[in-house]
Amino acid sequence: MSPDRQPRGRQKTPLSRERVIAAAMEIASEKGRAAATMRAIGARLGVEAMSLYNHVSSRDDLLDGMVDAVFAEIELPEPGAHWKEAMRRRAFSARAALGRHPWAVGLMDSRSRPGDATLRHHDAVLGSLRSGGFSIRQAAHAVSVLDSYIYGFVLQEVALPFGNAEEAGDVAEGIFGDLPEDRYPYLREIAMEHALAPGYDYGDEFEFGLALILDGLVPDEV
Amino acid sequence: MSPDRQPRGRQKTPLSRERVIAAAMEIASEKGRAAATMRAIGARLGVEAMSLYNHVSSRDDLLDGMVDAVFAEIELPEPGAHWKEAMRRRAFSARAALGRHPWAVGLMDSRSRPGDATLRHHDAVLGSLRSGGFSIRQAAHAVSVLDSYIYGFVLQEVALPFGNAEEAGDVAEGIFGDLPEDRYPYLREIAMEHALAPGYDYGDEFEFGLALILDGLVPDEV
DNA sequence: AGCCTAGGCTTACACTGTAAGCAGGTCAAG
DNA sequence: CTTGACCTGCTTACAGTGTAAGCCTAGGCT
Repeated sequence: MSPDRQPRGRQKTPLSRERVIAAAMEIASEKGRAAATMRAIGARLGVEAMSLYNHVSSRDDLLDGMVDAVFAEIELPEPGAHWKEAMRRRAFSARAALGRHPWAVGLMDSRSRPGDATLRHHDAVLGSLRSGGFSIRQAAHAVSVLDSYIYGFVLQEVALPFGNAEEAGDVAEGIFGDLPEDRYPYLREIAMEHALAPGYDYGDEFEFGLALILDGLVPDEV
Repeated sequence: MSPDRQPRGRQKTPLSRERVIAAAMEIASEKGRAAATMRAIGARLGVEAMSLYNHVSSRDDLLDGMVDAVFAEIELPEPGAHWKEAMRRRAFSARAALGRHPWAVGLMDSRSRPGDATLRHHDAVLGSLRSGGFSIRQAAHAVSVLDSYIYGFVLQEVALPFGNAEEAGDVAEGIFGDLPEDRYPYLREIAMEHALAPGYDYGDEFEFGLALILDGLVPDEV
């Protein structure tokens, strides 16, 4: 109606699939996955919700893109490296990437079409194992355990209803506070004498399980 | 308005938290997590959406209840059993329960307050390990690896965009179909020569990783 | 000059969770 | 028996969701 608004043309950096996905990731990181609505993403880009559909075919497509962007952040195993060291590094890198974008874990179970970064990632991991002497079958086994462990660990980490020791104390209080002493004795024990001890960080557990799994894996032909 | 409708009283089995949660679980299982809206749950129970709020304090509370109901289905370790066998059985039972309710995995990362069944479950698991000679610290390690593996495995299983071999073929076709032969060579290799081979079922991988982890765990005092 | 097209905008719709308030039934106390 | 305080379910209403359909305009083409 009013002619005094900004002319529409090309004078601002144009939208693109990448910019849309990046904006969505920012919002998800700042305010949670649920906050990344089409309208909110549009607002961040100074644009209406519907304009996003020129670059993303649906919200689902956008989510696919976000997950793929997270995979793109994971360090690929170096082709020459020993498989064990390569797997160790990639595990840490994956955990870090997923930790940086906690919303990604919850998205994974509903994504249907893997993106380019995701495929490249898995291909590189398989490549590292195959070059390290793993048979196809053993490589499949190895990928399955490792990925399960990594995703599951992050899933649990993200699901923890507290971020620091103080909050952990509050949560424990909330659970055990008004319960008879003899309910959940082992849970109580581990909370009081271990998890709530100063210096405890659940994240440190990652190392243990990873080492256990890596030591259990062996290529067939030695 | 019209007086000809059913009188409101106690003549039908009354609603209850359990019935609401059960109805929600049924709908989620049949039509997916997203289909379990308050209105749909109400409809299944022959009731309006708002009536559910007399038994559940919010949608979040309902989701908490659903997750807890899944945990309730997991077999608790028998007090007398050897820890290794107990952990093995519990792992299979957990995977089966989560497989029966695939929506549960995606819910776990956003639930904040564990329910009674969940707490009882974790307590029993810890108890089994402690009785088997694990120190507190080692028990914490063991639970962390095992749970990570189980949840992560199911997460991947659920995320697979196919349910049977035929669909798997379609998906592979969709990915590799219009791509140069040399893209993702290792992925291609494992798909063609392993995953698409007759008789392959990703679920079978579970056994391998579980055995690997269980063999890597050892109580401190032997 | 005229036209096409890409990328924005506007409007509209069906559907979500839930706040607020109402109505009929149950049950305990007077 | 009456009264009144719960319950429990119903109705209405609201803000917020994803997205289909169609419009408008600037830029680039012939």
